[in-house]
Amino acid sequence: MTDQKNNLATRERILDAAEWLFMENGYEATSMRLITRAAAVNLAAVNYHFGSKEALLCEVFRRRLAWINHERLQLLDRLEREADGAPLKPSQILEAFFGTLLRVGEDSALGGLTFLRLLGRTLTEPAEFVRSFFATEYAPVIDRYKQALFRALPDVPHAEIVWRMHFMLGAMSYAIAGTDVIRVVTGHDVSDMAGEGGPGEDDGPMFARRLAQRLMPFLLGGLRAPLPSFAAPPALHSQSSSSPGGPGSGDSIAPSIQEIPQ
Amino acid sequence: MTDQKNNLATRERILDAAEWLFMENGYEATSMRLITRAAAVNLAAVNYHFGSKEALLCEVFRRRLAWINHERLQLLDRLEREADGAPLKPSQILEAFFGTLLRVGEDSALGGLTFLRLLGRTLTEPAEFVRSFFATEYAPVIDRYKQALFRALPDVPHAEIVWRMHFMLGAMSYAIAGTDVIRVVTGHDVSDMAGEGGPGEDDGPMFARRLAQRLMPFLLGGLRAPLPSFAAPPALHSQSSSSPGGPGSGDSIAPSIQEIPQ
DNA sequence: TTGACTTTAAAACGAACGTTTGAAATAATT
DNA sequence: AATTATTTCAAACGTTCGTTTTAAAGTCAA
Repeated sequence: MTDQKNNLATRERILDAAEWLFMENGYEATSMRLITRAAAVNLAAVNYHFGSKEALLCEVFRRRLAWINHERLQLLDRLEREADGAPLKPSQILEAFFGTLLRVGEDSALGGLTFLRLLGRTLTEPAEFVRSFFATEYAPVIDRYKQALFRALPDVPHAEIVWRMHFMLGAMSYAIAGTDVIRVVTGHDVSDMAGEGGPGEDDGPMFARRLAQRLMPFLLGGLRAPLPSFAAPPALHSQSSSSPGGPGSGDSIAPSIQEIPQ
Repeated sequence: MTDQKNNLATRERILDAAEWLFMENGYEATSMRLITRAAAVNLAAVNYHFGSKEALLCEVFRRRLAWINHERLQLLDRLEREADGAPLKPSQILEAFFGTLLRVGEDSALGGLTFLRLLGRTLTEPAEFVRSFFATEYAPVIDRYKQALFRALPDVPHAEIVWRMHFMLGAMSYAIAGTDVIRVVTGHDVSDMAGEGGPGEDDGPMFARRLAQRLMPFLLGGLRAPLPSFAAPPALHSQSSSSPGGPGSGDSIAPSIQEIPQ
């Protein structure tokens, strides 16, 4: 029988080591020998316990996502039960979906920042087995939340909501992945930041907490933004758009948005 | 002397093939033999013309980013000249930065969707040489736009602006990368979309055009969203937040945001 | 303790990797 | 035409890859 005394420790040690190394180097650049050496197990252990390197990656994600997505569904269930038929508020839906994930970053028992970063980076992985894995793993959750947003925003075209879900997923994944592009954004002169805690400051649970506090208003603002006007290439505007030789393209967006800084 | 008659064709053929294959498979999963076979050149040609596989990837990006970032700086220069000392509108800044990039997706001579997707996927690449390359390549542009946003939003803390720049970059990169996670979001039932052009519909320049029209309002909405309240864990609220056993964490965001669907 | 499993271990498998080599072919210069 | 420089080519370099194999060690029920 599998998963007994020490075997479980072996499996978990492999998963932990793989989780960290996949996050640090990416899937392709992480070798089996690197993983098994970090986990202090034999090279053949991965193939024995998981079957292949691909299956290992999937198990690394399944271990965390099972709880996360179950929690997401359960939370939405409860919210809708409490709402008693009325549509939910968009902020409640976003909080349930993104808040659940971001809370993982605060708890190292759930994977912590390591898993969050791994997730953010792997979501853009082109490998076919990765994409189909995420597709089936996320399908029911995404669908439930999509329906909830449709009900919450009855006047917004469904296609528009789907697009914005995609944008929100992207903002979160990217923020979570926390590559060093952010170091570029932050800039080398910390003088601007005045110690207020810009991105990439610490790695603890506080980072995830602060990230959630900053990200959620941004996502809500994006979700509730005015719809784009799809009028035919409108009367020319003041500003620029001097694309190399391209047709006037960009400025069909601005008109419908009034400028209210902050 | 380098870059003469046919040699230039060889270099360009390699760059084109690499651009597409890196986009399709990722950097690590794309071998030199795959690239040179697709470019119909000898295996040694890459090392002869570029020095190494890493240098090839950098050149693939430099070829496109040089124009893009130059255009971005020039556009901002002109906007500020026309504004005559007054701070720019956020929408102008975003249009200059993101619009320039998205216009690349409409023009196959500038790389088209292939380059956009490659860029989006590579920005989360963990490899050190990739990150430092992007850091130095993007540094001056990001800094100029950062300063412009500081002036455009004088009442918003600088740290908050930097965070939101990061979120906007993420939303764009992810949307651009266009992995199949979007297929999950869209769902298998196209009935919801009513033919209105949901994500992942076509691959032509129209895709980039439509993406820009949808993305820009989202980004502006996120950038101008109400600031998060950093008050100490506030008086408890109505809703949920039943984290597994965790401390009350998530709901310090919602209070400051009024619910105005759409 | 015997016997049937399960897990670890060391070694090797063939394949594919990025890169280098040195000679042949091509182009440019004198 | 002779000579120099540049580019292409086939072949091989040594390494590392994911996986398999075969045997030893460990575990547990009878």
